[in-house]
Amino acid sequence: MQHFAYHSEENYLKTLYKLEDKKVKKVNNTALSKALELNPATVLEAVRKMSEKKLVTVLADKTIQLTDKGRKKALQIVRRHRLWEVFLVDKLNYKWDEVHHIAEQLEHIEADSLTERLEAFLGNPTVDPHGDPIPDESGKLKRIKTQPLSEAPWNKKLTIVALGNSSDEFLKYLNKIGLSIGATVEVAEVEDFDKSITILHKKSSITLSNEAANTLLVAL
Amino acid sequence: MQHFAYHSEENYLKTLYKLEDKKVKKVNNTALSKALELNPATVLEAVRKMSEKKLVTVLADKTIQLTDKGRKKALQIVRRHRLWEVFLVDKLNYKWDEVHHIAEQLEHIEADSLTERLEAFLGNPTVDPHGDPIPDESGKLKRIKTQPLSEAPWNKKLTIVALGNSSDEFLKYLNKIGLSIGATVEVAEVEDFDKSITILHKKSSITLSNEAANTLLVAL
DNA sequence: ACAATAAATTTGGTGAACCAAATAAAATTG
DNA sequence: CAATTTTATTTGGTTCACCAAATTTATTGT
Ligand SMILES: [Mn+2]
Ligand SMILES: [Mn+2]
Ligand SMILES: [Mn+2]
Ligand SMILES: [Mn+2]
Repeated sequence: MQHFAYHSEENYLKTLYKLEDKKVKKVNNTALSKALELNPATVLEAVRKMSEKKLVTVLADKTIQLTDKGRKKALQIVRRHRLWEVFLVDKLNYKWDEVHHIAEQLEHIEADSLTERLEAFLGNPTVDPHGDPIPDESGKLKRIKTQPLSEAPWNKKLTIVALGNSSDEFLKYLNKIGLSIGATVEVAEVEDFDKSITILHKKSSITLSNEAANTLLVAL
Repeated sequence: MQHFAYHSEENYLKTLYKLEDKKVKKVNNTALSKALELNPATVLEAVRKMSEKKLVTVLADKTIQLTDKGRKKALQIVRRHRLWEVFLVDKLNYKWDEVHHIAEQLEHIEADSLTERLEAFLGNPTVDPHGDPIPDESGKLKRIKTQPLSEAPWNKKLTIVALGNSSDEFLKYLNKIGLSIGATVEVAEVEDFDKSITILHKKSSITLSNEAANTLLVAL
């Protein structure tokens, strides 16, 4: 009996899913290695093993794709990750930019019943603290219809419901300027020169770069 | 960066602590190997490494002892284990005989703040679902004064506050006969022949072997 | 087409954590 | 105390997950 837990396969699958979700067209060994920050030789070996286990398929052009079986496993991990994030924020009062690395560990806890009980305990949340949808038990997830704030109509109440990316830096930036999931904002002005926009939020106005406005997703 | 987590050292320390707590006098390599269900060669190597790190001391007679540093680490794991057990039982409605193996995994999650926040969220419990005390942040634990039910006075209301051992079999047995931590019982009769005892619990009488009565600990 | 570049793959290592089997040392017992 | 048994230790493996440095096999730009 080993006293350490193998998490690597789960992380490979999760990363493949993330890339697929980001609509990266051709996920080859190089792309996957970079995403995982691992040596290509390491990843190649792992992909071979997962291929043996029918978790991924390697196409003729070397593209690595999740099989249905692999995607299901990946979504299981994503589900656990997001549910734990909800737990950490809602129950333990962590801030949304503090929970990711803890959830990275918690997502690997194996116990069939745990995820389901946790979900019920949390009141069956549908999205995590970053606005990302939580897959259901079978791995299905309902994508919320969103629109980048940069493309949203002017002078109209908008609700921030998700983020194009949940990087630490971006979360910290949002914390600083006082924006979070659920915030109501209104586009006041778009600067023609650099596409930066000025929004109204709680009676104060905030100017956002086009990049930031692109990454903030509002309900559609 | 490795995608798997090393838990082995924590498990060695925890097991050493458990043996120490059970007052096993001479914990040698054989004893530790048996407790961990690992090959003696494996354990010997691990003990050497922990000795290098000043977590354990190997006495002249080959007895393996925790150093203060080692015991502190061990108690940290015990603390996490017991707090997670409380979480699983109190918040996720697990039964007390279902939580151990899940807590075995959760106890290894590393995040300074997590344990403290969890403790606060649970309302600063002092004992786990099996009546075992939860060490505080610094590793101190207040032992509850207890007495085996087999030695308790007759015809007196007694409260079961802990168990001499929390093995799966014993917990399942207690579930079956309807006893748990917090139960109020009264010794009605002790059979001279085999020291089996008959107790009253919620208006029904239960007969327990001496072994069982020895393992049930009541408040003193 | 062909040289330059990039991607895939192979080869040879590493460290952590485990094991079985052999040997050495210590303790026990008749 | 000598024989037996137990315990400790050594030696030689294994698997997993990783890496660096070739090498081979595309791909691409001219
Ligand atoms: Mn996350
Ligand atoms: Mn998230
Ligand atoms: Mn336990
Ligand atoms: Mn316990």
